[in-house]
Amino acid sequence: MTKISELKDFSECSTTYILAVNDTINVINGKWKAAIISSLFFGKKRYGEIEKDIPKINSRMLSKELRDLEANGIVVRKVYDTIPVGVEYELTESGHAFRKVLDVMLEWGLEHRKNVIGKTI
Amino acid sequence: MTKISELKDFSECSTTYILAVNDTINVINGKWKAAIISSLFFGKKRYGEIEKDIPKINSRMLSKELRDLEANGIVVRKVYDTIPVGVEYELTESGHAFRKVLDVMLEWGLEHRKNVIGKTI
DNA sequence: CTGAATCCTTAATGATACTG
DNA sequence: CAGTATCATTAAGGATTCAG
Repeated sequence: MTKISELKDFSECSTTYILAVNDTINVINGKWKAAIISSLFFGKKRYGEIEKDIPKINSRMLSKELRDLEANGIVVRKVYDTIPVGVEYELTESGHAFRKVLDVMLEWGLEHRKNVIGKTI
Repeated sequence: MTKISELKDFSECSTTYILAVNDTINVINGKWKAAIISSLFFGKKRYGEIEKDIPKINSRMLSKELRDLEANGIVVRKVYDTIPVGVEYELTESGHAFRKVLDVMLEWGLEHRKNVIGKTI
């Protein structure tokens, strides 16, 4: 099953469906993950570069979110034994594939924004 | 702009991009909204029917989430002046269009699950 | 049947200071 | 440079009770 339309009713929403959708939701939950992933679409980056991309994030949140994303197999962390130490973050294959999710979210968000503004103003 | 690949780097992530993606994230944030929307894909339902579809939700959360979804233009609430009062919830056009977001989330989630299991077991 | 009201617990985020 | 530690604040969620 790869589409909701393949189900007859909600009672058929199998564990698989719920688990897979929740996996995806958990990847982006929180205030910053979508921004961090988006930042890394444009190539591997160092901690400080991501921090500059997302000005209002603080270091505690950035390192926590990066750890989450690493644990979830979305980014990989590479440490270079230089002085001072250099660290680079890069998307995994799954991380890059997440682009299609964000693309659809963007498309739906734009359309929805148009609908709502059309109906409330 | 309707795709991330139309940007050269993250600094071009315009307000439009951020706002639209956040609109979408906010629609499903929280523990229950994806399930509620999915339940309504299969037609308009009454409060109690949704409650039965999602066994572990409690009434405070269900009515709160439904109010959120209504305020965001995802569902409409229709009251029938019967005794006892009947209420039906139904997806708006935007709500139905959200199917494509969930479809991509499902597809990515399944693929990701395969990747991660393949690499950790 | 469809919720609203209240209280409580836990999770998420923020601010600030500090370190190898 | 790339974080960690600590404390404070806010948001999310759960349990229970009650009402039109």
